Amino acid sequence: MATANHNTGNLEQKIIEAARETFLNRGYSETSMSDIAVRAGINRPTLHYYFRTKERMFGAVFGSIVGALVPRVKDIILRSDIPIGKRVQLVIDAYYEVFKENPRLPLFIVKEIDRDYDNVVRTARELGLQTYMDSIRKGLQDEMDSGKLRQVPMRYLFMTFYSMLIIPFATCNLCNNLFVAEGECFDDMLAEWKAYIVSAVERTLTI
Amino acid sequence: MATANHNTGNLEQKIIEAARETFLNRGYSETSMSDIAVRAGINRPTLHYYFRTKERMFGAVFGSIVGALVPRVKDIILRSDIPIGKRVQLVIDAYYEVFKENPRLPLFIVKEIDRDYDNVVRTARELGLQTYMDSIRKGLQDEMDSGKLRQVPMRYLFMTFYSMLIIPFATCNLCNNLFVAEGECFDDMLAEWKAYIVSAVERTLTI
DNA sequence: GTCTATAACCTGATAGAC
DNA sequence: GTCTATCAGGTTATAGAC
Repeated sequence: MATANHNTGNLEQKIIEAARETFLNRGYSETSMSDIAVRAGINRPTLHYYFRTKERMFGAVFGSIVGALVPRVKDIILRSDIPIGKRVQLVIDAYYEVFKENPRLPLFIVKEIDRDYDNVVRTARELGLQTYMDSIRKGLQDEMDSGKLRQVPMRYLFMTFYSMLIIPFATCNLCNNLFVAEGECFDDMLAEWKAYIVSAVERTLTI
Repeated sequence: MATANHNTGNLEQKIIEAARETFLNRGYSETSMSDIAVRAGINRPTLHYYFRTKERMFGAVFGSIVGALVPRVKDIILRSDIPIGKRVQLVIDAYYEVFKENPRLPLFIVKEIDRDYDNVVRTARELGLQTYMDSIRKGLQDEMDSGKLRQVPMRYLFMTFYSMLIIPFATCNLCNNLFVAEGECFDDMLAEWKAYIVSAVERTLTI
């Protein structure tokens, strides 16, 4: 049994968790080391003991924040037994699940792409995102070549998909205010919108 | 003729211009009063003389930043002699023109919607944005009711349109890296994408 | 109206006691 | 390994000379 004072690795995990939540909710620039320290229930110097600088601290958690997305989506995309159309729908479901747990994740990523794009690229490489993208690309291209799907430039398919997926979450204040009807809540609208994305992508791919 | 030392209103305009550009390019949180002072060629205290706080300074220029969008779009939307489908296309052209001059404007607005939504609402009210939205909404609804256009929920039309319009600009680093082919530049891709948006919206409205 | 000087505070980061 | 004390530098903001 460990002594009460020394919680080796335990506190580090606590700090990481506090940093993860604070950075995710406020973004890098709006987060101070004090914010994280308060959330972790310790003081700033201890933070610097574990992660020397703010930038290192951020680096330590950024991967795990973005990484929350990957496993769920990965499992679906690699299921080549499922037709690609159905897979696209399942991918949206997976993203939606994660974003409902972490509604601020989409805006967080968009801001980071702007703030420190090199780190985003590095993280994407570590997570092996290229593999998944290639897999989707290949799956779609095969069905396009065999005539099952309409020939659509791959990049515009991706851009359409991610545009429609991200914007309602990234601008939820505005969307909630402008586009949620009376007697309806934001989640109701989001659910309808999900179906709309699927139908839009399907229409693009089949007509 | 005014004396050389006293440039009443002149310096204020210079400060506003410096603030406009700095806030637009770096966002609120990443901009300091020093940054603006340097850009305006004066020192900080003078900034505070004209606009007591950073928040007030921002408020003074936010309207003019967003307002750059309104007049061009407004003129098009109110042209009820032009069929709404054509008007949508012209609106995209207008947005594109502004965004090519100010590529960081879309992300700036998205970030502000998150940071201080109340100010966004206030500004939108001052600019009379409701009028333009209602005008578009009415124009579309008329043509839907008369059978010229397919019945599509208005909100999803707006969300599709703005999603596809904003994301390539807001994530230009990523899009440039992932989606620009060899021997092509970002602007080439953007131009193709514009045509794609128009066709996507048309397809949504006519099939 | 614009400057110098400075207040009051917060930031990230380090040294050193325990 | 975690704390107190402290640093240098940057932040917004104000007081007061000119």
